[in-house]
Amino acid sequence: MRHLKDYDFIDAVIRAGSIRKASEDMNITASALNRRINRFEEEFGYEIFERLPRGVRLNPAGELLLHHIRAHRSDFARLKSQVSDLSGVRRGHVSIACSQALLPYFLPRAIARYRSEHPGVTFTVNPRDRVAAERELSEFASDIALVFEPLTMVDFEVVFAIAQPIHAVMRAGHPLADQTEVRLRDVLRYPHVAPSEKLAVRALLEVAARRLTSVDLSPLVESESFDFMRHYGACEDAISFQFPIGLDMEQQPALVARPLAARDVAPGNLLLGQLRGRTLPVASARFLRELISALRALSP
Amino acid sequence: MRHLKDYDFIDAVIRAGSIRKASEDMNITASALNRRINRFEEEFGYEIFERLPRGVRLNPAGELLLHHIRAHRSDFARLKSQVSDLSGVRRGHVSIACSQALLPYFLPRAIARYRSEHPGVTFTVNPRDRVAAERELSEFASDIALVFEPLTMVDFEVVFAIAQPIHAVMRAGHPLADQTEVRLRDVLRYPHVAPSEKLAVRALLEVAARRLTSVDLSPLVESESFDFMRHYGACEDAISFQFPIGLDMEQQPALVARPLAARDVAPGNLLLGQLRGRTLPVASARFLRELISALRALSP
DNA sequence: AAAAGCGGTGCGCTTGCTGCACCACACCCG
DNA sequence: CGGGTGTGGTGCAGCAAGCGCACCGCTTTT
Repeated sequence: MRHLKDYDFIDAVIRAGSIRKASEDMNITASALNRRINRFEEEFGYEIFERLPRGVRLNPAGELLLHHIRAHRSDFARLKSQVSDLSGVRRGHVSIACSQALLPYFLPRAIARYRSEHPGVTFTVNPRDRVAAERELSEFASDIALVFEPLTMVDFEVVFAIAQPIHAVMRAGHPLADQTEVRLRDVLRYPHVAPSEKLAVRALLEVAARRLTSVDLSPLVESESFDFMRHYGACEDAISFQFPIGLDMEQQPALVARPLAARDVAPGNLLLGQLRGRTLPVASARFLRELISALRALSP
Repeated sequence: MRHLKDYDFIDAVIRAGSIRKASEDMNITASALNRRINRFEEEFGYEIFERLPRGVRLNPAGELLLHHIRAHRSDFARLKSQVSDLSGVRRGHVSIACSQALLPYFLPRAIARYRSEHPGVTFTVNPRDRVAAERELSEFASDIALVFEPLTMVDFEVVFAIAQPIHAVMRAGHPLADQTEVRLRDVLRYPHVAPSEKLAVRALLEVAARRLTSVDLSPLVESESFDFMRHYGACEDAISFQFPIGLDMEQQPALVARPLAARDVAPGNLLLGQLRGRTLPVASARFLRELISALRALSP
């Protein structure tokens, strides 16, 4: 859109960090871009960039403007999706930031089910840790977040919440496999792998393990990737940990998953959320409702 | 701002109802304006106007666009106010739609107190009935509404609420003046004046009077203006009705105000609100907080 | 001291927007 | 029924805004 050109150019300069670099990205001369920036600042009434020897950087006023630009772009996209919606087209794009546990089963199935009814809607799904997911929401880079135990919650508006007890995953013949639920101290006596610190499973395990005296959380292998840890379980007889929404045990007859006793380890809270106060595009809003009913079907 | 020109032109066409009339308002040729509109529709991908023999009218897509334009303009004003705020200027404008009862004492005092600390902030205060106030919020024509008993509440986000029992205002020597509270049936036996149907006081009185059998609500004089009714009380010995926030009895020693018994007439709810989900400009947001504390000081 | 990178500027040139005149059409009213 | 008046739309010529090019002054790097 023509009238958003200034916003686009400003955004490009912010990303590139210098007018000259941005001018190459936008296929325009540095001088022309420079003049557009200067003219905008003049009309706006305030400088938005600090001029540095090696480029430009946003000043506080520019930070506010940047947020306005992002919000307006998202608003405009929502407007177009609303308009195409009332002409019956059912198009749109939904971008989701989620915890890893949602990647293998839950989200693919939910999205496929939704797309079977609305083939015009496209999706972006990115695994993000709790901090990154919240940041993406506030930068309008993602419409929806579905993460375990988000931290700050200032811009995160919870739409639906569901508790998920951590499960210990082991081979079917493991000594603990015949119990319906397992105690943390028993599990930690066996070789185990664990996710890295920034993941919610690890944080919950750490809190719980600190209450134990006889045993420690001492993983053989640490990883940010649950995918990797699942495959590692096939190579060495070690217990791994995962939320049940990330498991589909029928597909893996050689493994069993047993919940950790609730009195040992607090369950993880899976929170579905969006940017506080934001009105989502129609496609995203509708898919959000689908997610809520899918999650509600999971909870007892 | 240059990049908002298209929005301004579109808004002008909407207001004028025809491209030619709008072109005069905007000091541009009709042909140029026509081309701008056509170009915008082409880039936007959808028509936004219905072409009629006597002019143009918005289609549903245009209605959505109009709301986007209004929202964006308000957002941009908020951005500028935030920016000037961080450069320490403390400027801004606050527009308020309110019930009449707030006009004589409450709002003038609150605004004067606020302006004594922030002289750069200007105000618009307009009396509006409940329906009009809600409409102004959703059209971004007012930032804040302070009204009794709003009706639909779909776009009205309540920020603070306070109950106000209706008071009967009479001359000091009136037969009912020695009671601490008065019964509705007693009041209605005396000559009385009442506001017109669209005002909250009247609506509450009607509901209460319908429960009575012996007496009726039969005002000698009806008016939309409480100001008029107050002055009328000086000419004829009649009882009038008003919320206490609109009264300052110390200034009128010849009159007394007595609350109607709560078991006879439900108190009016004075609701302070804004457009649902909207982020107000800094000046408005700050004044809103002042209003909340002023109202809280009133409530027992 | 030279080179490289940065933002800013003067100057022709092209592109795109404007204004004018005019068209086709619908409605109103005598 | 037929002209008058209003509407949105269009072809064309002129003009202003924005562009690319070359260059400047500055700081940092080498």
